[in-house]
Amino acid sequence: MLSERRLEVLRAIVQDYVGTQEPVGSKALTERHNLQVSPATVRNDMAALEDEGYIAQPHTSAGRIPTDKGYRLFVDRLAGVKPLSKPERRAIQNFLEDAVDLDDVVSRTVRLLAQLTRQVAVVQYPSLTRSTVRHVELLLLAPARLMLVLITDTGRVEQRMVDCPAPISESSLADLRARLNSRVVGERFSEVPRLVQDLPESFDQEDRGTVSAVLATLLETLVEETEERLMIGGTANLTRFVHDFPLTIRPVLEALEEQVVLLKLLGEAKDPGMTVRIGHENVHEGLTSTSVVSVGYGSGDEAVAKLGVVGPTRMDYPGTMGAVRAVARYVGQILAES
Amino acid sequence: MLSERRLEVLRAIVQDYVGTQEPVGSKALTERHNLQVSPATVRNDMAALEDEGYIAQPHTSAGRIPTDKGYRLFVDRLAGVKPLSKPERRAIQNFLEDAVDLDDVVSRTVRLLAQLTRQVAVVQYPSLTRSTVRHVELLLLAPARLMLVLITDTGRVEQRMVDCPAPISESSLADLRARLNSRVVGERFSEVPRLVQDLPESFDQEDRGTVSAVLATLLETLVEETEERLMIGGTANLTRFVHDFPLTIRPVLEALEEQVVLLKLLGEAKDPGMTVRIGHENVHEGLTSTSVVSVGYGSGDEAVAKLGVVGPTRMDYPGTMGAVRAVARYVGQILAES
DNA sequence: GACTGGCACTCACCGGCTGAGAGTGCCAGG
DNA sequence: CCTGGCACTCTCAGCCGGTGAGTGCCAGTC
Repeated sequence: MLSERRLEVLRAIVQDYVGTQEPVGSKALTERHNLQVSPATVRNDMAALEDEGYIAQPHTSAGRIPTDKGYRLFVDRLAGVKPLSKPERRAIQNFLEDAVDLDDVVSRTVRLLAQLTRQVAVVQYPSLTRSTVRHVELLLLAPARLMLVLITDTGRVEQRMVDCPAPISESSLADLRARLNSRVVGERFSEVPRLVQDLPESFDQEDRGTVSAVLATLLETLVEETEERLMIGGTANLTRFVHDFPLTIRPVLEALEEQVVLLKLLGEAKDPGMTVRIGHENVHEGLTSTSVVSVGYGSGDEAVAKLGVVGPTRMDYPGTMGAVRAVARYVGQILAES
Repeated sequence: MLSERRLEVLRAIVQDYVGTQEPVGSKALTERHNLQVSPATVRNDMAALEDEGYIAQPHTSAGRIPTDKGYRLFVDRLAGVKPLSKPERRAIQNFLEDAVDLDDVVSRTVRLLAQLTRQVAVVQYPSLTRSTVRHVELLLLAPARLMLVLITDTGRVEQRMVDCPAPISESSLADLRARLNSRVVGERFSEVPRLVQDLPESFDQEDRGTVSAVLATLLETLVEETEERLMIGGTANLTRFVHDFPLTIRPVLEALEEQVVLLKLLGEAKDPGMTVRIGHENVHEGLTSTSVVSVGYGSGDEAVAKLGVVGPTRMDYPGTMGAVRAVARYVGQILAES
């Protein structure tokens, strides 16, 4: 078990290293933080912390830097979440309130997060798995070709073309539209297949093929849209580290371009509350020198999607966590209002 | 006026420099290209080319590298467009054909361009200024709240909420929907304001406010959507140059994050055919060490939007131009089919 | 007049060397 | 258990000299 003072030393190391980006030595530590002990004592503590794997030396006779394990301990036990200042929170709220539609909300959120944390921001679009149907619209574009428009309660709109096996009349279509909506509006996506199952049977023989085609497309859209989308921003912030790690930036940029990777990244964080994944805790090998801070957000109590920040392991965890949490909270509010 | 051989020397310098990324000297030139003259002669030619500002030396007694002016001459007079191979073209076509909707077309195009050119790709969404209305849908979400959905001939769908001054009946709404569509379907956006101008007058007093609100939102959407969107990809390719220009990459990434900058960038290229802007020809200061190759594309004869590639000035111009042109052509085909 | 070979000159680059400084581990004493 | 002292290690920056690629210029040749 680590003594209180050793934990204090670890905290001091993390704070100094995050601030200066340079290995921190025993002398500097005692000077900057009032530890009330001599450098020699700190050296002993450091040796112990190193034995336990919390810190490491880049080279013999250089200062120490925290390891992933050290950051983990710091985040779990030594650091809180630094709340944002009032003006900051007001600014967030104002900025998000001006959004005109869902795309705009997401894009503003990304820019906000990137700016606040000075890191790369990732925001997942509100997920549809828990969403409900607000409306399904069917439009006749040609005698045997129609467009299906799905509108969700989160404000998302998806459209698909449907080629009909046989022409359908405007009146039959109106009938289908009405019956379809009366069954699925307000229902969760997962319920829809069951609810529309027997719908084709209630139509005339000639329209039955078209009805089936429409339903097939609808179900397909529901499934496809459950595969979520996301938006990223602030990649320019990566260049702040280009001098230290010219070779790590490339795999990170590559990983960020792969939506699949990012979705998995956010998805892995099971806790709906805030999750911090540090360095090698990230499975993707391009991201082993980065940390990911993510949190769920939603319009009501339930989290409908996640957002987060990707940065170097040596980041300001309390500040970043504060910003991420605050932004998630306000986005949730905005979504609930609209 | 430059002699034939001097042009040949310039071409050789550009080709070698693009290949090796290193200043090229007179001896190496005569060896790699069979110029049939001695290094000394080439040196004289180089001195002349340098006087004219086509090439420069990074330091005294190093090889020469092309200047922006040199690249310009190369592109204008010395290099053609290198057509893609048949397998490459087939691959492009196949890859694009699998796209399911407009978003997918654009995203596939970006990935394709980035991969082919190994540079940063930028694709503008098909512009709406020349687009026509395919359908306008109105959905009653609450007694005094409805959703307007606009569908364009390029397959784009935009939705807006409309708050009505007074409740409107389902039948009045159907009436409005029918009359609105009969007027605007198939018409260009720019025509719409004129065509719907007198529509409110033909409605009952009680619905007139709502009709006006709907029309206002529609016109607003048309204007807003003329401000175009775009998608970028392949930013990881920027890191290929991080070793040479660690400080230029940051402003480039920043510029790429600003949609406005990129839109201006593409918009500045007036020629609907291929445009190449080299180094300082780009006004934006973050991009003065990059070149932009862009071209218009469209579903028919008219260009409805642009796409292009951003890379270092020392890029393989013939290859890049070939890839950009080919991709634009195939995207146009795909859009025309759907 | 255009091309060529030769020659002196200029730098950038690389490797080795050195001194300074920061930091460590260890030990003996309080 | 803490502290001061001491010897040791290792990085880093700066310096130096040799090497090599490349240049400009000039005199000579076709």
